[in-house]
Amino acid sequence: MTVRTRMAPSPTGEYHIGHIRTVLYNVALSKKMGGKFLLRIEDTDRHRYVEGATDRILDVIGDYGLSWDEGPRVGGEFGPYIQSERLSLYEKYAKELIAKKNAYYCFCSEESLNELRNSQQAKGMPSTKYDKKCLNLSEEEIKKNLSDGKPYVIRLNVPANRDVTFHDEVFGDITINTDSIDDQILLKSDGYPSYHLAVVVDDHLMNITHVMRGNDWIPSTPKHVLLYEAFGWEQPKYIHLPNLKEKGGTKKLSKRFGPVSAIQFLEEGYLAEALLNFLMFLGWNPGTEKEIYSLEEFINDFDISRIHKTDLVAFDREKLLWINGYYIRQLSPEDLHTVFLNWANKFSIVLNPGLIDRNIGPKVLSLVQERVKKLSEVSAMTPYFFDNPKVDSTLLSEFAKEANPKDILTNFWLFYKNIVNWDKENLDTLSHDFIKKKGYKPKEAFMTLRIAVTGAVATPPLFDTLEFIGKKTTLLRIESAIKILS
RNA sequence: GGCCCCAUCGUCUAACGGUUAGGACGCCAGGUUUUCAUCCUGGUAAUCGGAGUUCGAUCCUCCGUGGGGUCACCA
Repeated sequence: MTVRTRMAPSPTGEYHIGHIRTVLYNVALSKKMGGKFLLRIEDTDRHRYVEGATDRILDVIGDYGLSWDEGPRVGGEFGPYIQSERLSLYEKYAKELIAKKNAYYCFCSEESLNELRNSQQAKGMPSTKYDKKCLNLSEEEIKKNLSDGKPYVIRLNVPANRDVTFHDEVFGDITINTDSIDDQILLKSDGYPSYHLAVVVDDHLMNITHVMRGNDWIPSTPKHVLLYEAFGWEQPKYIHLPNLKEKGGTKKLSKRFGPVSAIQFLEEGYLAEALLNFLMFLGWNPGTEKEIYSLEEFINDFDISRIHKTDLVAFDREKLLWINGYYIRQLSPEDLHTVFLNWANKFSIVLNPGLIDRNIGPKVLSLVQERVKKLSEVSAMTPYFFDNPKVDSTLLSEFAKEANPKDILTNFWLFYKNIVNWDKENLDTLSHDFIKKKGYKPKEAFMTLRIAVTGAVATPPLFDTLEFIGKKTTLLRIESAIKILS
């Protein structure tokens, strides 16, 4: 049997980072088993439908380095993969259920349903449920309503007081009594299917073998089980994943703490590989101490028996940042530069021309590489490589305690003016000899020089910086700094 | 509220009846260093509570407590 997994996004808004995690796991399971992963668009909610959302979702999945074997854009033999293009199918199956008495027409209006719900709540009933009123309609009444063009839905006829048990690969057997399940609407009055009908019909028709999704779906799984039974179809395996929560809290991810949508993380300058690596461990681990994983390695080691049996997993943004910094550090300067330019280009980030330059850019990046945790930090960390800094006079005097900062800078200027071989090794050696001769303490001399040239207290190594900036600019900046102190 | 699920350092987790309860992030200290960062070394810190079962419970059972999910013509 070929393993077939799927992810079924709804085009109702931006794709969430947690959805990427679920895609990742579905990809891993299918690839691990030599099977197929498919994407299906569940656009059955016309009210929440967002124009363009489908494309953005497909794009961002691709941006994360994930792909699908069947689905929109790539096709496949089980299409169409967009539910709004499969409407006649759902109607056909809904009517099949009516014929089998597993479903029935319901002509109740939304208003009357609301009233019912309200009165049930007022009576303090443990849960609100449809009262099956339309189940008792005679054939004649149904026919008349239908021919009158009265709006209707089709409901699942849930049997009373029956324990439905299904096996979850993570949680084990779960039993839910049908008394806690409402007569779910299968086909809406607009002719669109509800999720429950569509997912069962499509998963069956598309030969899905493993349904892997967030564990918030556990309570509705019995509805699906009932549908599979009614149709006489074989159940897929169920795998419910822990949901994501904000670290330190008990609630789901919130914009208050940072990005939540998949694209936002990319936009902030997290690398797709780092994000994926981080996501892998949100609900799974290999049981070893290895934790840097490529997608390929993940697929290789993935095993559903190692999915965490827990209901919530905290999204630790600090750890994400650490992993991202790690991935950035692993890149060669040239590769980092390519990644950096692609990022800036994709998100229309305005860059200093020097950063874009194929010769200069990688050099600058190599200097800040081990200091940067996100691509978005690069620009703020590198202005003095290209433009003369604004130097604060108080700061400039702060490190020179024993010697006069102005003297230090003047002497550096005089000394550097005559240096011919302007490379960092040479500068390093000569500068150390120089301050020794002058009797300056390294810290006060070099910090004063650093601030004079960069305006900043924290920078890449001083002589790397001077080499990059060049002799001429270095001397000019020292001159400017001396003027500030005058 | 009904139903379902979950519970190990601050966080993510390892352990599948017997370990000094391990690792990573964070934090702290030290080393490297002219700064920041990287890197290296070390440290801090956990089995929710109570009953059982067992020679022995993080692990099995029950109760409690806490947390989460779900109860739509949304998915």
